[in-house]
Amino acid sequence: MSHRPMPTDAELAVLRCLWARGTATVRQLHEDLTQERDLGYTTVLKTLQVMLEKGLVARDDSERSHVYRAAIPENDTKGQLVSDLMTKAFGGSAQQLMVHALRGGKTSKRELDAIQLLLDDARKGRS
Amino acid sequence: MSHRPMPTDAELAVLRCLWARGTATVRQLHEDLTQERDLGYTTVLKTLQVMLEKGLVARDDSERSHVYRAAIPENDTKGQLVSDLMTKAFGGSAQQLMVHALRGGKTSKRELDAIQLLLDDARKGRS
DNA sequence: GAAGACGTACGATTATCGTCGTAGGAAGAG
DNA sequence: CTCTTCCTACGACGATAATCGTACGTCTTC
Repeated sequence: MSHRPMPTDAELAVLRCLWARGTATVRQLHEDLTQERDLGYTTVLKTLQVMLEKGLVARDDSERSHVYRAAIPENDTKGQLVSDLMTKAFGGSAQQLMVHALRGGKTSKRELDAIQLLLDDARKGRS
Repeated sequence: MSHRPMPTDAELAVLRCLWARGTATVRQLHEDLTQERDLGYTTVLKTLQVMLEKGLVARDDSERSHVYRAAIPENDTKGQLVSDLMTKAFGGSAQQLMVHALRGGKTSKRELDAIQLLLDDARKGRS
C-alpha cells in the first residue's frame, strides 16, 4: 500500500471548495477559486487531474462535465495536516501547537468556549 | 520590506536543532539530523547557506567552523507556521484546528491541563 | 613540508509545484 | 451543416526544493 499523499497548497485550496460544496465541476471550482485570486481555468483542471492521479479526488465522468468530489474524508486530511505540522515543528505536542494557535488574541470568545468543550471531552475520554 | 520567508521542511528540521542548541556548527547539526535520517554533510551545509541567504539564520564566521543561529525568534516562526495552516486549511479558525489537534486521544492529561491554562489565559485577556 | 583530515563554496541533478497554452472533440445555435 | 462555445487532455515552462559531488583552502601531525 503506497503512502497517503499530502495535498499541496494549490490542492488544498481545491479541497476546501470541494468540502464546502460536496461535489463540483471544474467550472464551479474555478469560479470559487477566482473569487480569491486570478487563476486560469485549465490550471484548476490540471490540478484536479493531478489530484485524481494521486487519489485525492474521485470523479464521475458519465456526464460531459466531470463531477469531482474529495476521495479522502475531510477530517482525515485535516487531521493529517495538523499531525504533520505538530510533528515537524512542535515535537508532536498538541499543547505547544496550542500556544501558538491562541497567540495574538485573535480568537473570539465564542471560539474559546468551543475549545473549552473540546478540552472537556478530551479529558473525559482520558480520565 | 520583503516578505517573511517560510521555512521549507528541510529548513525546519535544521531550525529545530538550532532551537534546541541555541547555536551550532554544521557538523553538530549534521550529527543531530543524521540521528533521524541519513543525510550528507554537504546537504546540511548547503541548506544552511540557503537559509542564510533567506535570512532564516545568521552566522558567526570568525572561526574556521562557522557558528549558526536562528535569525528569527522561534516563536515568530512557529506562530507563522500555525497561522499559515490555520488559514489554508481551517479558514482561520483556531477552534477547527483544535478539533483535529486533540483527535485521536493521543494527548496526555498533563498536556490537557497545560492547554486548560492557556485557554484560561486567553479568556482572561478577552473578557 | 607532505599527507590526510576538516571546512566552505558552489554547480549539477532530480523531483515537484503552480501555471498556462494549445489541441481536439462534443454540444448547441443558427 | 457549419460556426462557436464548452469541455478535457496533455505537454511545456519557470521556480523552488532537496540532495550530493567536486573543487579547493586551511589546519594538524608526523
